[in-house]
Amino acid sequence: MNSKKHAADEPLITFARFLEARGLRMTRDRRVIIEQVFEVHAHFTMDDLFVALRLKGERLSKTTLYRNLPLLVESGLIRRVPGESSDGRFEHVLGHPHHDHLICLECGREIEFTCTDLEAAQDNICRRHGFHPVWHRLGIWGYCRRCRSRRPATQSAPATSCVAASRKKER
Amino acid sequence: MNSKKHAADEPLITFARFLEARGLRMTRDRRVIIEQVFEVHAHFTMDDLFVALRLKGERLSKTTLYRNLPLLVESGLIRRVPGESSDGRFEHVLGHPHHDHLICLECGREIEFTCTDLEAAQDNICRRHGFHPVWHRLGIWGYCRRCRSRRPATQSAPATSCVAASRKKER
DNA sequence: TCCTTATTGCAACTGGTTTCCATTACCAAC
DNA sequence: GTTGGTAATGGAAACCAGTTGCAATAAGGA
Repeated sequence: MNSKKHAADEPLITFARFLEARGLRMTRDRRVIIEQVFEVHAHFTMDDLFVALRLKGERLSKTTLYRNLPLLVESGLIRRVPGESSDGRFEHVLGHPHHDHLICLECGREIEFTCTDLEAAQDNICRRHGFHPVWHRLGIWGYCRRCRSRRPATQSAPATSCVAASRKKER
Repeated sequence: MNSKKHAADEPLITFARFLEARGLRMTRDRRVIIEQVFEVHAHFTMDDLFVALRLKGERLSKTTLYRNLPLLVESGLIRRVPGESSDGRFEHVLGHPHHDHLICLECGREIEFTCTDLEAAQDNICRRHGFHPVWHRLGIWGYCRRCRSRRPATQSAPATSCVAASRKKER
């Protein structure tokens, strides 16, 4: 068990350092949390994490998660996912360098992408405003190829219907 | 009272149409809500709105607000303000057609902008993915000119410190 | 090993939001 | 103007994610 190399090894060290600097302790529970967080390459909620840990047989309480995730955020290992209706969602930072999303209003699928043109345009804007960007998030809502071919009518949905349609997604 | 021209006249008509299309009714309460929402050109919370109405002597219940604001969102007249920690905030849309945001992690100020290069790049991506975009949202978090000049250290803040700084803003 | 202090789990609590249900208002047909 | 069907409303209760208090436990330096 100790011999297996985990994706969590690096974050573990980072976090240990962070804790030490604040006079906090690296506990078993914290190790377990980090392992889980870095094992999964996806957004997660407090509850997702809780359930995943339970399924593994770990019995940490939710309180412990609620107390420790903010520390992980502070340490820079994870971040809250900003944006409408992604409240309470987290993602880890390491090995998840950057991505934006296309979100289908019909099937809910999220397509990740990156685009250098986009980044360039953003840099321009920031420069123009004397703004030092640290992190950004772009979401484009619409209809994916699959859904469009199934239901061509949605191809030219007006803006208002978009707002209405997106409602479905509010948790 | 009837003769006074309100900024809310146009949204009122839009909303009336929206309601009609769904077999819903334009009530006194709904009129009052719209008037208030379009009188104030700023983000507001459910509670802000409630208090403002009470101060005016209107006695709608919170329940009514909680039931009607989602309708206003659906109708496209207002929207939820996206972004970390602006959960539960709304803004009206009219005269506010499209904008993305630069959000300062230090002072919380939001700078609105639009950029055609950005839109073009987005269109490209969508085309590449066979995705029909309907609506998008971009937020860039970082440090604004004002805060940077006050505290030059943040100019090249690493990702971790940025996340840490943003924590302060969690209500 | 001991001792101090951080950490944890449970349960109680909080604040924002939603639901339930009885009452009231709207509005179209008579 | 009256009536009847249906939507809208208010207040209280329920709900839920997240937080806090407190007693028991565990970490880790002396």
